[in-house]
Amino acid sequence: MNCLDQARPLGAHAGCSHHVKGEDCRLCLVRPLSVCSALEPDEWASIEKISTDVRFEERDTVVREADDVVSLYTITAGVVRLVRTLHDGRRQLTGFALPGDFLGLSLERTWTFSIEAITPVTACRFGRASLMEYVDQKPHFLMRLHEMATHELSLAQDHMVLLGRLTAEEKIGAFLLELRRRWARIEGHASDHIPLPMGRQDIADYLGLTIETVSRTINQMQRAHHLVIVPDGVRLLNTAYFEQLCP
Amino acid sequence: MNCLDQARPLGAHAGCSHHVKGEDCRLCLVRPLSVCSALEPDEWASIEKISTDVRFEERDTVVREADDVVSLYTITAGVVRLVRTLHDGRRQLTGFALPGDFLGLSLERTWTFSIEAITPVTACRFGRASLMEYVDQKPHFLMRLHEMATHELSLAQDHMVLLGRLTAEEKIGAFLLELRRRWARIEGHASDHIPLPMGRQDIADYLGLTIETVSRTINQMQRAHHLVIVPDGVRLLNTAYFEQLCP
DNA sequence: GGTAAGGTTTGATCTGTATCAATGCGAGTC
DNA sequence: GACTCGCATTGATACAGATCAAACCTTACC
Repeated sequence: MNCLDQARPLGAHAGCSHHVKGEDCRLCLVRPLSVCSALEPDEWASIEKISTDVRFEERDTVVREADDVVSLYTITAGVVRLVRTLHDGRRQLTGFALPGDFLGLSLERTWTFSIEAITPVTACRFGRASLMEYVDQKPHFLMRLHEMATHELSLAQDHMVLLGRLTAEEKIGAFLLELRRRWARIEGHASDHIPLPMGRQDIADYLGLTIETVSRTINQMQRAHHLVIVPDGVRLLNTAYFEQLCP
Repeated sequence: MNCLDQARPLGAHAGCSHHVKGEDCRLCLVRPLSVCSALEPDEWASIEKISTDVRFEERDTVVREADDVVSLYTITAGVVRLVRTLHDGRRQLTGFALPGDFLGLSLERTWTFSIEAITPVTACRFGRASLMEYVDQKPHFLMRLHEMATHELSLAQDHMVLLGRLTAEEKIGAFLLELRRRWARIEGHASDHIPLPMGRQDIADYLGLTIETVSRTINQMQRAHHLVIVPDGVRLLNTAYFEQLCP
């Protein structure tokens, strides 16, 4: 039985996830981008054995900060946000995870951030214990995890520079170029059309700004003909402007 | 021959490093804190074979951003700063490395930040190629590297919250508590006396502030009797104040 | 079509931190 | 002791971005 066949209430409640029949790794569209790129074709069956496909609806919470890590995920479609919240409600997004991204690199016992679906999401779920066992048997898989973790670390350092030292205009510019690069990797070709599935508040919480400043800055860029705002995101008109803004 | 025995000019030139005779891993003071804590006593000889002790003077540059990674380091004494610089001179420190900290977690080809000695520093140096080989032979050593990398990632996310969402006062408070915790781990016991070997400008570049704001904030805390400024750092007087500032 | 709800944009004003400009102070040197 | 050099501190002022407040879409639903 496949839950996808059923009608489901919109805005499903937090934490809801639905198993779908384990998909065939041979057909996986994000494999080359994902942690599984470390595996040879003859290893696909072994990883398939410890994975399940799951689905989350828009606004679902996938995991909550401080929860025990039960499962780890590779996003196969859709976008999630990684959220840290302060006691008084201030939020900082530490990132957005796109198709191919792995959640749970740390192999630690508890989550240090919440994961919330921004769009409908499908993901490949691994039990923590089975994956730990798998890692023990396959050092090259651990090496791939480590490579992904240190790449994340390098991106985190980029983001520290952004948060600590860039102006609002530079932050927005760097954000758009980052997303363009990431979508290009996923789609296999660059495009000046940049989908922005996240809302303005999420962009603000990612860049350390307020929603008003994000809105004003993007609209100023539109008035200056550097980009146009389209229903699902933006389209860059003047790439040179963005590239000299964030050299 | 041991370079340490020789008189050396102060403020040695950038990049200068001096081999000292390979020290005995059995005597290593930072081993329990370092990547080597993953090794059993019978493995100490094998890691000693691929390591050399080196020394850097205050203000030496250990590695430069974008340089090829030739060696990796464990700090055994002293403090270094990790620096990212923008084309126009704006700086963001992504961290300070203290005794026990490992530099070069990523195993990538080039450095993504500069490393500069803040105090005289001794470090244990590993050739990149030999360490890669070592890692291939010892999966538990790779696991330890990965554990350290993901711990760094979690700290980087903490720092993103600090940079994006905390006020100047909260940033200084969080910084002092972070250093207190790290010195406590190194010294084996907590103390309200917090050495600050880095200058005000380094603190500012770490916290995304200016030197004036750092100075003003620390002096305001002194006037409010939350701490006293001592020659080599600060002493916390009112721990409760700091703890409720950064809950 | 009406209207409610959630997000976005725009305007007016405020403020925390940056910037600009001295001054202070300790360590090293002549 | 006097001078210099490299920070650190302090004060006056400016401004980028926050805050407060309202208007303006969309989309969904009756």
